[in-house]
Amino acid sequence: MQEPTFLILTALAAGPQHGYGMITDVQEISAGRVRLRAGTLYAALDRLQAENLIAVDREEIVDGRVRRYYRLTEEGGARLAAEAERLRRHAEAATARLRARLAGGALSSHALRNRPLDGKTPFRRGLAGGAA
Amino acid sequence: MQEPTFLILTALAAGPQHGYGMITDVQEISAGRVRLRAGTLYAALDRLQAENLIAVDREEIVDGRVRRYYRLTEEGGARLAAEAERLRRHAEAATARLRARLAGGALSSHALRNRPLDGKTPFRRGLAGGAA
DNA sequence: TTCCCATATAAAGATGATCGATATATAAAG
DNA sequence: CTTTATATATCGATCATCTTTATATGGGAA
Repeated sequence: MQEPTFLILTALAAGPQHGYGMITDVQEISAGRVRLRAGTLYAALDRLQAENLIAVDREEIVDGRVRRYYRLTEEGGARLAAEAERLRRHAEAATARLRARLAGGALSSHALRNRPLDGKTPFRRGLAGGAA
Repeated sequence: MQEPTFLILTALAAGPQHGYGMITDVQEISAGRVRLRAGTLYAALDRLQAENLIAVDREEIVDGRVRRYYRLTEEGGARLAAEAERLRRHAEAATARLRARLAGGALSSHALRNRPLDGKTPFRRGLAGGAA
């Protein structure tokens, strides 16, 4: 599941919301980092509905326009929980490795014996050794 | 950044590795949940190299074949750290909202007044109210 | 020999995101 | 009154990335 999709489900986890509200909500959730576009949102809503992760909660007419509220389905809630847990684990794995790296741990095995190239080496893919 | 890309960087955070090794490493990191395909991996390696997030560390010839080791660049390490933090926050936001939801908090405002539709309601997009 | 494993590459197809444009009702500004 | 802004939903083209599938190769196993 990609980020926008995840954030849409997260927005709905707080209770039913309509499209425009989600756009602003997602911006808050992500501390302003993710700006959901209308095109992205409504396409995603269709997809999520087809996957039965969200459903139309109700519709209101405001100023003559439809305002459609969506909500998480049970399946959607479960899915979001699973995704959140997956993200948490991935983030944890990455930070653990980064910490070990800074502590010099990751460099103990071979990296210390073989100094890294400095990126200046000219390099043609597929023609490395010319072996055989 | 998508999941496979993130996991590739995470694999490299533990020290330089070659393609095939990353495939198995990613499987471990994700507890068997993510199986990186060769096509995904090598395309991603090219991309990440072009973005200067990884670099070729060295090459070895094993059994007549090239075994190319990649490593994280400094930029790549910083990027991975930033991404991990982003994931952590997103996961946190989602679980917080899910918790509030289970506690009934999210349902207090309008959802209790307006019972959700049960999904059986026939629904034609764009023809909702017919207002105006 | 034939098959599998480790390893790298390439190309086609699918999915989902982005960007940009369109539409409409109300309200505010000129 | 006309223009512009705001809130809201929809559509289409394009792009980025992932998946699937196929190909190549050397060594070891059946």
